[in-house]
Amino acid sequence: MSRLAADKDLLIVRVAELYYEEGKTQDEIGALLDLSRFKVGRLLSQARADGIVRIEIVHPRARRLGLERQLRDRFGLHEAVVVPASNSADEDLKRVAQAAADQLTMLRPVPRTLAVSWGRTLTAVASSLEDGWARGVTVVQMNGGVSVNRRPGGAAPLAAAIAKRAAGHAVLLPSPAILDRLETKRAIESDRTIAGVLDQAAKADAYLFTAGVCDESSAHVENGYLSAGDVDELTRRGAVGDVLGRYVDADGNIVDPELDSRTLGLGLDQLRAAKVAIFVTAGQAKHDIARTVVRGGLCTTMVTDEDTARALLEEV
Amino acid sequence: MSRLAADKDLLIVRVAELYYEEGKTQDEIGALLDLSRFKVGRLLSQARADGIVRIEIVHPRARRLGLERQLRDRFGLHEAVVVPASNSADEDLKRVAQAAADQLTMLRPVPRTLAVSWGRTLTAVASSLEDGWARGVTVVQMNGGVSVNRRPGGAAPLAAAIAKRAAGHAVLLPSPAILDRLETKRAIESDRTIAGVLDQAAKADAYLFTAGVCDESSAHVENGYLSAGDVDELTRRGAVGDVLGRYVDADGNIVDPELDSRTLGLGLDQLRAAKVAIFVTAGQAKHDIARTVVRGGLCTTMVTDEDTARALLEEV
DNA sequence: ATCGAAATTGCTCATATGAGCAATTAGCTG
DNA sequence: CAGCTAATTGCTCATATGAGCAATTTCGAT
Repeated sequence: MSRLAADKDLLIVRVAELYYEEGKTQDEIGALLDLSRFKVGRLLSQARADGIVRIEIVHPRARRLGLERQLRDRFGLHEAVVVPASNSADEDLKRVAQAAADQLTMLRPVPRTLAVSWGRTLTAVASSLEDGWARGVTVVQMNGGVSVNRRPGGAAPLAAAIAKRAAGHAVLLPSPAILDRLETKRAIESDRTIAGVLDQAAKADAYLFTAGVCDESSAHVENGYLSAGDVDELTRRGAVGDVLGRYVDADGNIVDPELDSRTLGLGLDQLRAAKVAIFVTAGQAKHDIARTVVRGGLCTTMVTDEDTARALLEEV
Repeated sequence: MSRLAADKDLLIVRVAELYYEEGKTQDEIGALLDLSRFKVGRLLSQARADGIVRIEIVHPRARRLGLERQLRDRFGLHEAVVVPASNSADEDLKRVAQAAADQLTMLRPVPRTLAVSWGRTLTAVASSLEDGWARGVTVVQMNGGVSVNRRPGGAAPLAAAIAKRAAGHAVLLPSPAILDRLETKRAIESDRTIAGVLDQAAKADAYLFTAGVCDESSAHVENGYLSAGDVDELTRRGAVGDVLGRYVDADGNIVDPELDSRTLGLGLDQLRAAKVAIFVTAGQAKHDIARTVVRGGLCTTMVTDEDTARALLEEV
């Protein structure tokens, strides 16, 4: 045994320091510490395996490929994109948005029609897209959301921005997200213009969407479609969030069918059936709804941050 | 140029991900990205050089060998020990203390007589020493410090603890750190017992000491030797801290000769002359006095934390 | 104390990588 | 556009490292 061997971990630390910080070869380290180079090599492997040596890729555009593979395997996703955790929620969102923009830009074949939902997350994606990310894409709004309040994240400006940067055009859904009365929703839905847009959305080549949280910070509350009391009631019924305005519980079941019937836009079955459905999410508030989306097969591609990926993978 | 080359850094990130996270060879990566393996190798070197790939040794007993070498080179130290930054000041102190304990334990030849100062930092070192760290070491107190208040960090218990763990014995200096009157200090200093201890300390084989800050948290204030007003005055005179109770400015000059004359214990010249003088320090509050110590040649070995090392090396 | 199984070690040979060099390419200046 | 310099690239050859295997050592049970 070597002279230094008071403690195995301490030996591993010393070996790792000589190799990674001093740049010495395994042979040189062996000579210094009275060990064979094979033993030194094994100690280094162990240092990496035990996390004593940590090799990290530090860059805003970096990905976490290991987590991506685990997400694909665990949830049967066609593709997963995970970006490294940063020091703030805002930076996490920016990185996720940039990664989603990258995914859209690299999508092959290029979609001729792209259906989009709306919210702050997708607004960030739109901001990250470069001009010319594609050419001639028709961007169709797939759920209601005329902006009642003047806040960022409105559906119409978002779809328009994405379309503009692809030298395409936007097809808007001029309807509120949720109607007060079922009759009104049915009337709007039957209008030839609205029906045409929904039909176009249903036939889109690809879908880009995010999910909403079920609390006061919800875009629906911000935009006046729901009150704080409404979302409290939805939470009581087990809702973990919404997809395309459809409030669902952890198992993906609609928690309030009556409310759902008054909600205008594509249904979740249409996402399930899609060949390309890109789900973009960031932040801990959306962990629950994110889990529901990937478990429920509502997306083919997920773009998210490291903490969300770890949270989804943690569960037995 | 490769198909992916929209951005050089992005290429570097992708290459680094495939190599370090996917475990692919440089040949394999070259084939995937339409690059030569030599180009891949260069990109990886650049990734490490630019900090995009960060290789870190994460362990409480880890050292920062690069910083150690720089400290030795810059300040002419015989030895420097730097431990990685942790998440808290307490943990930093524990790591520095453990490293100092390691240094003492590995010191060759084993000192027959070890002179020690006192304070919270050395108390932590004493706590980190293992029983049997050496055999038969005489631990001599080298500056006054009978505990007036009952607080951890007292000189006598500290020397005793270090001695006990070395199956040795302690030689205490039964005197206050600072006397009220010069006559009293001279009388105590002349006492044969006290003179004998000081003489033994002066002839010690090795010295272990820390430095004190010049503010209200000073051990001298805590122990009642100085008032808060006293240290304010010392600060006004340019003091950055104390070594063995000797308050000095950034250049190592005694700021209050009168106070100094009433201070009992070895002088700084004796540290300067020592063959082995181990200086232990942690925390930002001591950066200034730490700089004075290493610049002034008051130690041969420095044991400190990463942030202190970087601060000392930062200055032109 | 013995025996068997598991763990560890040192080795051979193949693979992976880097240093230094010559050739090529890119960029700048006149 | 030409010429020169700097930067970059691909290569050879040597070095560094890892996989798989046989031998050795360690450990636990009887």
